[in-house]
Amino acid sequence: MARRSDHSRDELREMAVNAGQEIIKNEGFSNFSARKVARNIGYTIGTIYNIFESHDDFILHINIITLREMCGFIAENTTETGEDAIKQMVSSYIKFAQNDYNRWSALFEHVMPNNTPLPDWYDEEVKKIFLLVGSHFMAITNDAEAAQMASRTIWASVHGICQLGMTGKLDIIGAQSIQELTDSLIENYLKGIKL
Amino acid sequence: MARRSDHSRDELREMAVNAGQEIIKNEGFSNFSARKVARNIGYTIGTIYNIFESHDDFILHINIITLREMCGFIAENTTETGEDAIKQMVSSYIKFAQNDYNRWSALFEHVMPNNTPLPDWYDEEVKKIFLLVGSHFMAITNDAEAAQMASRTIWASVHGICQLGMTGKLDIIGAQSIQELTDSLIENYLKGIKL
DNA sequence: ACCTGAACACCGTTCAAGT
DNA sequence: ACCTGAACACCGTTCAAGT
Repeated sequence: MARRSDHSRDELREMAVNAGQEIIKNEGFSNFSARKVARNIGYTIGTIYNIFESHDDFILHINIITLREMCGFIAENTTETGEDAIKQMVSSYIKFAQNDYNRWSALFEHVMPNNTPLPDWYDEEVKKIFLLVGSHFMAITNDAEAAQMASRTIWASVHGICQLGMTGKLDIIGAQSIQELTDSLIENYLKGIKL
Repeated sequence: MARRSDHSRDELREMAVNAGQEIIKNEGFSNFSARKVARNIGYTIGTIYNIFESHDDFILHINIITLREMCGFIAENTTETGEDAIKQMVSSYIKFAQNDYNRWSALFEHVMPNNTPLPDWYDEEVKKIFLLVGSHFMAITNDAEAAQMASRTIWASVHGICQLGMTGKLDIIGAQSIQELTDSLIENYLKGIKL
C-alpha cells in the first residue's frame, strides 16, 4: 500500500525499541515478538524488517538500552573507592536484576544463533562494565594484569550467582541470599589476593 | 487416522528424547522443535503432545539426560579428595561444556516461562550436583553450613565464568582462559576461607 | 483406549506490487 | 525511494474424528 512517512526512520526505530522494551518489561522476554511490536506502534511487520536487519538485530537494539541503563545505575551507586566500590557495584547489580528482572534476564535469555559473534557496537557496551570494575581493582592491586583477571573473575562469578539464584537453581530464596553468597565470594576472594 | 501401537508409550518417550538430544547436539537448541522430532521418529505432532505435557516438559525430559550425563562425567573424573577434588570437578565441568557445548548450553538457554518453578523430579537432579560439591567442601571446613555456602558460591561462580566465557562476553578466548579464571577464583577463595 | 492430523493462532523473513 | 501486506515456511497447542 502506501508510503506513509508519518515518522522518520529514526523516529520509527525509537518507537519500535520503546515498544519492545515495554513488552519485555511487562510480559517477559518469551512473550516478545517483532509482530507484536509492529501492532503496538501501528505499523506492519514489513516496516520492522525495513528498519532492523533481523530479529536478533532488533533485540540487540532493545537490550543495549537496558545494558546502558544498568551500567548507569551501577555507576550512580558507586560512590566509594577500592574494595567498598566493588561491593557497591555488586549490590547495585543485584538490585537492578531484582527490580527489573524481565529486562535483566532478557540480556541473557537472548542467545545469538549458533556461534554468531555479537556486533562490535554491542560488544563495546559489554566491555565498558569490565573496564569500570577493573578500574576499582586497580586501586587494590596496582597491577594491571592482575586487576583485569580479578575483575573478570569476580564479575562473571557474581553474574553466575545472580542467574542461578534468580532462576531458583540455588535452593535459596530472595535477593538477600544472593547478596550473602556474593558477599562470601568477594570477601574471601579479596582476602586471597591480598595474601 | 490409525492407532498404530508400533511402540509402547515408554518406547515412544525414549525415541522422542533421543531424537531431541540428537537435534540439540547437532543443530543447537535454537533449532530444536517438537515437530522436527515428530518427523524424525516417523510420528505426528499429536503423538508428542500425547506423551509430554507441553513443550517445556519435553525439553526438561531431554535436558535431564544431559544433566545426569554431566553429573556422571564430573563424578568419574573426581578421583582426589578435598581441594584437589574441587579443582577436578571444575575442570570436568569446563571440559563437558566445551566438548558438548550445544547440549550444555541447552541446559541454560531453556528458561521456564515467566516464573514457573522447575518440577521436583528435575530440581532434585540439580541439587545432586550441589550435594556432590558440598561433600568435598566438608572435607575442608568441617562446618556443614559453611560448606554449603562455599559450594554454592563456588559452583554458581564457575558456571558464570563458563557461561560468559563460552558466549564471548569475557573478551577471552578458549577453554584455557576460562580455566585460568576459575583457577584464580578457587585458589583465592580457598585461601580466604582458610584464614 | 489410543493416535491422528486438521485447525487455530501465532511466529520470522522475503519481496512483488503499489504510491 | 519507500512502505506495505500477502506469501512462505515454519512454530506450539488442541481436539473431533477415526480405528
